[in-house]
Parts: sequence; C-alpha cells; structure tokens
Amino acid sequence: MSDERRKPFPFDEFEPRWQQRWDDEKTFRTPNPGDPDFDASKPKFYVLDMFPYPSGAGLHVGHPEGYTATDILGRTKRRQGFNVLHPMGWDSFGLPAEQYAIKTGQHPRVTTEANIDNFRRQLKSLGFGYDWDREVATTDPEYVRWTQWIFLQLYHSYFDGETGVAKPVSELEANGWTPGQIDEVRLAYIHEAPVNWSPSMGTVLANEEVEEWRAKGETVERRPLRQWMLRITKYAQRLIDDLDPLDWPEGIKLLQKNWIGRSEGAEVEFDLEGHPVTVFTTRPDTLFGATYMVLAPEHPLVAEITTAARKETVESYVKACAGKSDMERGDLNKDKSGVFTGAHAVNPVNGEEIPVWIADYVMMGYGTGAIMAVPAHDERDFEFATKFELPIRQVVEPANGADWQGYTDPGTAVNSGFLDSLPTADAKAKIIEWLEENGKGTRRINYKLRDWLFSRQRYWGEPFPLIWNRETGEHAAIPESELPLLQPEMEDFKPTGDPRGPLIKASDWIHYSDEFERETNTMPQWAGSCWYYLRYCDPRNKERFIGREAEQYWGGGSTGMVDLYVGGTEHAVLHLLYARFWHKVLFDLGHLSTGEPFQKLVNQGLILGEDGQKMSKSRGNVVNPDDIVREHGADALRLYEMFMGPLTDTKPWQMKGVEGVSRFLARVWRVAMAQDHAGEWRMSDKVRDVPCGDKALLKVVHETVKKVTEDIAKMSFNTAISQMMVCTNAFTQAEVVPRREFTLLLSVLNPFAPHLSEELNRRIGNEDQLATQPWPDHDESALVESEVELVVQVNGKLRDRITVAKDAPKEDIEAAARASAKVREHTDGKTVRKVIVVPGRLVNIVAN
RNA sequence: GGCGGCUUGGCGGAAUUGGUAGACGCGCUCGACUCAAAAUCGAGUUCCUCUGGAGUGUGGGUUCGAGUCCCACAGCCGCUACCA
Repeated sequence: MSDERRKPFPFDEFEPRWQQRWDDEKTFRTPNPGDPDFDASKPKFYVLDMFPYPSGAGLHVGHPEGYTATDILGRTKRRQGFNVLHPMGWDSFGLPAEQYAIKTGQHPRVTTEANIDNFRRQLKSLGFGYDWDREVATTDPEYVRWTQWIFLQLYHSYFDGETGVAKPVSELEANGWTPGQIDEVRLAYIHEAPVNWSPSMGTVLANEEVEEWRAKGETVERRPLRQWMLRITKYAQRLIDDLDPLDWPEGIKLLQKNWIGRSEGAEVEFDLEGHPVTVFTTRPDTLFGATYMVLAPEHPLVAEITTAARKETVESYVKACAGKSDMERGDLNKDKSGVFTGAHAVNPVNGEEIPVWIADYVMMGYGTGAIMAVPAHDERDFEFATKFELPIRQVVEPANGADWQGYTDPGTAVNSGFLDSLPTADAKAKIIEWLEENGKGTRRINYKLRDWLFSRQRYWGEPFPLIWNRETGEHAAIPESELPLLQPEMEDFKPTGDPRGPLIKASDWIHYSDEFERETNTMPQWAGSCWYYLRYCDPRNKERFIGREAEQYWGGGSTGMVDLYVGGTEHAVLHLLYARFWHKVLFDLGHLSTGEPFQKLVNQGLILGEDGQKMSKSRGNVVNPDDIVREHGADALRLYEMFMGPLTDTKPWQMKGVEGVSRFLARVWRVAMAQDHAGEWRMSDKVRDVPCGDKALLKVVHETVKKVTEDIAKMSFNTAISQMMVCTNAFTQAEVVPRREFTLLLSVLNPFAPHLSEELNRRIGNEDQLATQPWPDHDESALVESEVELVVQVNGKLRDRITVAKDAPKEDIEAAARASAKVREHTDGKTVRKVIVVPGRLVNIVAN
C-alpha cells in the first residue's frame, strides 16, 4: 500500500509545485516607488508579522497562526487593488546562539544562518505570499549599519523640554554648551547603574532572568556598572497621549499606560538634619499626617545622617538589601523590614520633628527615593507603622463613615490646620499652592517608567559605534563612514569575568588609535527589532535607513505607518514601547512622516497543546508544523489554524480537527475531480460550462462570496471557513457543477488554501492564477427570496413558523400569525394584550 | 494585592449585536457501498420524567423578548507586583 493511495488529494504533488512557481515568478513581489512597474494610483496596505527569532527548534505552530491571518489579509487586499507590503525577516541576534557558541565553539553566525535557512524553508513550505526580495536579518552587516546609525541619531540628540521634541546636540554646541553639559541631556548617555551581574556567567541579566539562572546554580549579585542608557522617560507623556488614536486592543493600551505609570502629585522639601530632602507624594493633602520619613537604603544621605549609635544596625541593613534583586525585595512583600537611622526631619507645614527610617519598601529608582509616611492613609505605611509601633494620625475623614485607619480613598481633611473641612481634591490644590508660595515644594508629575538600560556584555549583538579617550575618559562617536562596525572574529566566546564583556579579549579590535579605544558593550536584541518595519519599506537602500520616497508612500495617510501588525501579547509592553520611542525620535529629527509605527494591532491567541496546557518540550505536547505539512499539507495546516476559533482567543490543538479540515479540502477537490480506473485524478464530468440552473446553489455561492469578504475584513476567519464548508456541501450534492460558480468558491477560498484553489482553478480550465485575479463581488440579485419564514412566539415562546411574502405589510403578518392553529392553542381563553411584529424575523403575541 | 481576559452540548466553537440558542467542524449512532474493513456518501445527534418541559457559570434586575444590557457573586487563565 503506497503512501499516495492514502492521500485524499495529491497536495504533496501540487503544493511544492505552486510554491516553486510563486518563487520563480516572484508573484508576490511588491514594487516600490521608483520601480518601473510601480503603480502610484493604488492605495497601500502594509501588513506586518512580528518577525521570529530563528531558534534551533524551528517553527512552532504558534508562528503560522498569525502569519496565516496576515497572509489571508495580504492576498485579499492585493486582489482588491492595493499595493500590499507583506514582508518577512529575522530577529537574529540573541543569547541562545551565543550560549551554543560557548559550548561548541561554533561561531554564532554559522548557527544563526543555518537556523534562518531552516525557518525560511518552513515558511515557504506553507505558501505564504511574502515578498522575499525584502527579507532582512538584524544580523546582516548592512542592517547593523543602520541600527548603529539610528543609535548615533539618539547619541547626537537631546530632548528639548520647551518644545517637547528631540533636537540635535549640535544646536547646544553652537550655544556654547560644554561637552559635560551636553552629556547630561543626550538621549543616549552613560550611567553608573546597579545591575544584576552574574560572576559565574560573566554577563548582566534582565530582572526576570535572575530567578531562572539562580535556580540552575549560577551566582547573581547587584553591582553598579557603567551602562549606556536611553532617555525614554522624556517621551513618557507622548507615549501615553499618542496611544489614543491607535486602533489597538484596549487591554494593551492599558498595559502600556500602566507600565509608563503616570502619577500626579507634589514634591515636598523636608529639612533632614540640615540637608534639604525632597519627597514625592500623590497625596500632599495628607502632609499633616506624616508621622515619619523613609529613605531608600541606597539613598545617598543615609550614611551622613545616621547617628553613631545606629550606625552598625543601619550599615548591616543596607548591606543586606544590596545583595537582593528587585525580585527578592518584592517577594518579601508581606513582611515589612526597616531600621531607624536616629535622625529626624522637620515637616515644613507644621515644624514637627519626625523620625527618619530606612526601609527596602522605598525604591531609589522611583520619585526621589524618599517618602513622607502617612500611615493613617497609606496601606504600606500603615503596615510598617503597625509593625514598628510608629504613631498613626488621622488627617482624612472617610466619606462613607468607614474606619479611618488605613483609609486611602478621598474624603475630607481633618487635623490639618488650614486644610480642615476641604474635600481631598481641594485640599491637594490648596496645599500645593501653599508649598509653592513658601518655597517648600512644587506640583509634580512622576512616571514609573525608567530610562532604558541599553548595554549588554555579550558578543552576539551590535557593538556601539563609540570610542573612549584614554587620557580624558571622554566618549565620542566614530564617523558614519566607518559603519557598520562589526564584532571582531573570535574563536573563544567564554566570559572572562570582566564586566566589560567578552569583546574585551579582542585587543586589536579595541585599539582604535593611540588616543582612543572602542566601547566593548553591545546593544540588546531589542535594537534590531525596534525598526525592522522601517527597513522592509526600502531594504536595499545604500544611502539611507529608509528612502524618503518609500517612507512617504508606505507611511502615508495614517497616524501609524503599519496598517496591521499581528503578533503575540508577550510583546505588548517592551517591544512596542521601545519601537514607538525610536519612531518618535526619528520623527522629531525629520526622518519620518508618521508619529507612530503601528496603526492597528491584533494579538493572536496562544495555541495550547492537546492536553489544554501550554506547549512545552518537557510536557511533550509540542506540535511540529513540518509533521502536519507532511501528513495533511500546507493548506490543511493553514486552514485548521484559522478554523480553530477566533484569532485572538487561546485555544487547544486537536489533531482530529486537522483531519476535519483536511476532509473539507478533499471534498472541495472531489467536487471537480474524480479518480479513473487507474486511480488518476481527472476532471469530473459534473463540471460543465453552463449557467447555474439551481437557484438554491446560486444563492449559497453568492452568500459565501459576501460572507467570506465581510469576515476577512473583520478577521473572523473561522466563520468564513464554515461558510465555505456549507457552500462545498451544496456543491457536493449538486448534479451539475457550473464552472463559473465553482470558480467563485475557489476564488474566495484562495487566500486561505492558495495551493488547492490554484490547482483546481487550473484543472477546470481557467488560465489565469487566482492570485492575480480581482476579488469577486457577490450578486445581490442571487440572494433575494420572494418569501420569508417567520417565527411566531406566544409570550416569548416559539409556537409556530409561518411563510409570508418578503415585503408583506405588518397587518398581514399579524393576521397570518393569529390564524395559526398552534398559536390559537396557546391564546384561546386569553386576551391578546400586544402583538410585536419584527418584519423578516418574528411575531410575538403577548396574551394572558 | 492590582489590572486585563474568559465561562454556551461529550469537545473546538456559531448566533445578523436585544429577536428561531447550538451554524460549521470533531466525536458518537444508524444506513448505503464492501466478502470484510478503511475511505466515501446519506440520515441523526443540547438535556430530561419526551403529544410536554428545562436550558448559555450562580443569584437578582430591565424588557413583549436577554447568551447578548445592568447589579452582585463564583470559578478558571494571563500579565504585573511595595511606584509613595
């Protein structure tokens, strides 16, 4: 029994054949402005997938979910007359390739290229209509050139607070600013920051990686290191405000807003043993209720103000905190800790002396690293005060008679001098006014968002195009003509334990000149993924990161450049925030004409394993797309992933479901094809070039064209497919298959199952590829019926159905309904109170 | 703890946005074809105490009419975590 006998239709023969043809003929190539075949009269549609990290494991079934959705949209829009930009590429820097290199000595470029080849093969085997001429990899030297160039734009810019936009620092130089002053405002700046340093691995780790590596036995400590930072905080307000006009899921917008974390309040200056100390509070109205102050353990004043008697206790507490990661500090959530410094601060509003503590529930990185504690009206302060028996003083009267202890909602000010009896909002305004008049504080808006720690101690990343003066310790940019600056060739990637990273070993490379040496840090993986959607627009441009004309065309006409961006929620915060930030900087500097990168965002739902659990190697529930393509074909995989349920839902994989859609495709095949005695597929003699005589069949075909068109626009692919199944069932039962009508079905099936639809289209004698044919319109006249069936309810319960003329007047419908014997059974002996007639739908008779 | 999402047959999911609940698919049952099986085709399939009744997580409300709107509660799943 050969394999071929078991295939319900010969997808294994025709799928690779069509893929080859699309490749050879460049069917899905998209001309750019300036190309001879570019048609400027067509509107543009830029549909983008989140490009994958080409891991050694290959494609996961989660990838084709979003990719098929965008492919359906792209293919449809193309046939609807749009210039469709639908590209693919590789987010190819990243830690796994480097780790693998450390283990095996194989250069990361080698493994990365092999992985990319595998991913490309897999994607091509699914028949996606990408313009492969626009493929980019973030590791391509030509791509690295422009990533570094964009970094230099940031390096050479500052944020002008007056106008709220980025400007070149050359303007400051012209105004006589010193290099030192300019470094204070650059968008890319050097900063000594505490990071998670792993001595055993010789690299810094992101906060979220710390636990994972500790569990594997690696050591991690907090250590201040010289790091490159990007001043994203300057864009906090714009990053919030500009979310508004974007067509993104509300949940994702909220996630971004919460991450940026704007809060309004005031800064208040206390006198701490002769030092002015500023605290930030969102509740300045509770200033009279401050009964103690807390400094973060890392606060610079701690050592200075601690009294001799408390010195030992304080020092050991500070040391204990220094060893903890942010995560661990968070874990101790429930149990507050802290120590008294022995010092006191003076409350500016009433001259009261309050004790000053240090505690790790106050973070150095947010606000000023110091707080005034109002235990009566702040949960954390309340908990702390209770534990350490500090005084708790009521200054807000709850609005609803609730207990004032730990009451944090707005109310009325009490025990607060000139604020008494004011509602919270008014009290806030009044105290800020007082603070400003007396020079003791000011209105202030704070953001949770921190500046972006942009340097990594790794080999497989973009080197910074910067050099350091050995004598003066000043940094400078290398000229653009020296880009791209690639990593030196190295044999040994092992970490040295030197916090400057593995590039420190390449002494020839580091030596720039007698005067200067190179920066040895590299950029994070985010750098490449921050702007790849720009490069796709003009991927081979040698002069610019994106040509002016291409930028204007592909970004034109909307707030955000990309019309539709599809990907997973895991990138809801960081990737999207970083890309928006870079986009805005480039916009400010005049390189882009849109203010936002992504107009519409859709998050595909997670595909779970057959057991309803997240797919993972350890659970053994991972589905490999290659297996599905081999068994059932690419069209079946595409169709199944779209048929599982709504794109945005989380849903479990079901192998039986794949068989179901495969059966559907086989049914479509057999509508037009039959096997002869030799087992060869031949066109069925049911297919005829005749007008469709079957009204019901004609109707379902046109309903299908209409519904599929509408459902694609709504991205409701599962219902589009079920409609095509209904249509196919009608064809299966038909005596004659009119070629024109069957072609219509193939035409709308084409974006979903491109191989099968093209193959059948050709086999039934149509010459042109469906992919190049205009999208069909449905014929409204095929849909109209002269009669409609209505439901008759009595008191909301279904009792009968009646058939009436489509445009029958309400009175006639009511009369017909009341004439029904079944209705009478339920109304006899009752009084009809009301009759509701919804034409085309139902009649409801209210009787009692 | 905070924020967000979800909850409809044995299973995945439909429901014109307030108007026939369960489209379509899976599974299952029966029939045709077959020596037989697979495949295929056809019929059926929410539940029950079945000429009737109940039913969209639970309890209430609005309405002629609620899966859909409002209030309260419960259960799952994500993300986040002392942000003053």
